[in-house]
Parts: sequence; structure tokens; C-alpha cells
Amino acid sequence: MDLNNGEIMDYLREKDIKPSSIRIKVLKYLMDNQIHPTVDDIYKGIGDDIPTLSRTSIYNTVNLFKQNGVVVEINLGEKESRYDINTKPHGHFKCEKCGNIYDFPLPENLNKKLSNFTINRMSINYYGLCPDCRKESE
Amino acid sequence: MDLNNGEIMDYLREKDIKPSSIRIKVLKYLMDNQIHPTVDDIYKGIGDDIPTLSRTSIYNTVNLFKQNGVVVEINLGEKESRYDINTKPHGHFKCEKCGNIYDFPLPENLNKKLSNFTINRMSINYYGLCPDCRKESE
DNA sequence: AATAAAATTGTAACTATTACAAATTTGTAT
DNA sequence: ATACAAATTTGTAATAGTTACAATTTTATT
Ligand SMILES: [Mn+2]
Ligand SMILES: [Mn+2]
Ligand SMILES: [Zn+2]
Ligand SMILES: [Zn+2]
Repeated sequence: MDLNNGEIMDYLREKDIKPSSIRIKVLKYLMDNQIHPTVDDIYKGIGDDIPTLSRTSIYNTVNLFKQNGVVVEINLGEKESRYDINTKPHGHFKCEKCGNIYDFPLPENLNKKLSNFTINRMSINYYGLCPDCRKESE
Repeated sequence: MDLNNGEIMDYLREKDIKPSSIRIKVLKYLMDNQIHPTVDDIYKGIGDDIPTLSRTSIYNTVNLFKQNGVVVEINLGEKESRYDINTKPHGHFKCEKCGNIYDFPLPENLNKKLSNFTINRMSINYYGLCPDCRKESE
């Protein structure tokens, strides 16, 4: 993704969010840094641009984004939540060595039905060693 | 499960944990109440027996249990962690209406490989409506 | 019984997140 | 442009789960 400001604003409007300077910067950050950032990552990432930026504004923004389906919150058992601009269902792999988080497609033989239950959403997380870290430790 | 004290103590020793009065009570609670309790649930559950019980002791105990493979910590995106005496891989369904948490078996042919990644553990969580709550809301 | 080791307690610290009111910015009508 | 209203942003305080750690109590060993 490499959208200009007008396109970013349209994207927000599509999701019923009135564009604002912080919302545009946060959305752009999320699109350009698809690393499943924490609130603090976002704060540090766009803080240089906005000297008076408050962490609360990032919280407000990601919560609004979540409510309106712009991001999905992901929880990997860390203390901080992470936010994913990719809202389509997919799995996450967290490397326990380097901390990187990788996307992977949901296994096609995954059980997507449980009799008499209504499944609204699922969260599929794996933990282990990524290829680089695995190689490093032979 | 309905083990007597001696059996509970043996179970702990098998996991290299020296039995103690609190550890025995917590383990028994976890076996008798397989509801994926929080620290607070455990504290309230066994607090009547031990008037001087401290929450810190529950934290100490569940952390020790986790380290030694007696329980597995589960994280359902709530603020509190939950603890599961069933350490075999299985999925969790959380009802968003009543809050109950249900176990479900993972498909045994579930894709447990990602090429070049080493998977140490996985966490599979579904969210939605349980049969009772689904029926209630027609 | 004396001593050492381990378990338990109580309090304070830490930290992610939210609540909320004040301040600032943006939009609108005159 | 000015005045006013609405929305956004900020700053600080409150909340809550968890951990750090020293003091106390319990358990084991000599
Ligand atoms: Mn992702
Ligand atoms: Mn379970
Ligand atoms: Zn890695
Ligand atoms: Zn239910």
C-alpha cells in the first residue's frame, strides 16, 4: 500500500470515520508498517511529526478503528495489545527468540464449525522459532 | 478427577513440585473446577479455607505450576489470564454472552507445520454464542 | 530445641489502559 | 472575518492485573 492523503481520507470515510490529522497519520503508519504494532510502537512511529502527541490519542484512535473495522486487535499473550490493518482472517506466528510476528493462512482443515455454537471470530496463534532464528541456533 | 491428598501430592512430585498446603489446595481446585479460572477465581474459591491467604500466593503457585507443566496459561483477550489444568492441546470457545469457556478438540489432521518454522505451541480460540445463549436469543 | 531452608504474606511498585475534564482545533452560520 | 458550536486532542488521574521484595511464618534438618 502506498496511498496519498486523499485516498487515506476516502478509506476512512468508507468506514464511517471522519478524517483527522492523527487518524490519517495512524492509518498511514499501520499501512506502511505491517508489523502488528503496539500503541507504543505507533506513538513512537508518528511522534516525531506531532510534537504535542498524546498516547491517549493513539488509544482513542485504535479503539475507534477497531469499532469501525479498520483494524483488528490481536493478543499474543503479551501485556500489550497489537493492531493489524489486515482484517481478513489469518493466523499469527510469534517467534519467541526475535519477537517478530508472521502472518500465515489459516489451515484449510481447521474446524470452522462447532455444532450448535455460533462462531463470530477466531484467533489462531502459533509460537516458536522463525526460520532465521532457527538457523542461527542450528 | 477426584483424588485424595496423597494422590494430589504424588501428582505434584511427579512434576518436581514440593507439595505445600496452598499448592495442594490450588491443584485440587483446578481439578474440581475445570472452568479455566482466573487468579481471582482461585483466590475466592479456596479463600474460605485459609483465612490468611494472600493473592500473591496464588500468583506464585500458578506461575510455578505453569513453569512445571501442571497448568497452561490461556489468554482470551480479557485482562485477566486464565489457567487450564488440561495441558493437552485443545481449542477454547468463549461465549460473548454468558462468558462461559468451552473446550473443543483440535482436528487431529490439523496442519501443524509451517515450512522452516519450528512450532512450539499453539493457541486456538473461538468467540461467539454458546448453544444456550444462541437459543435464548432465538 | 536450635538452626536452616522454604513457603507465605503484605505492601509497594510497575504498567497498560481507561476516564474525564480542560484545551485546542475544525466546521458552520452570520 | 467573527462568533459560536461541535469535534478532536491533550494531560492528568484513576483503575486493575501482575510482579518485586522484604518480613514473617511454616516446615525440615541437625
Ligand atoms: Mn496479521
Ligand atoms: Mn481447556
Ligand atoms: Zn525469530
Ligand atoms: Zn453463553
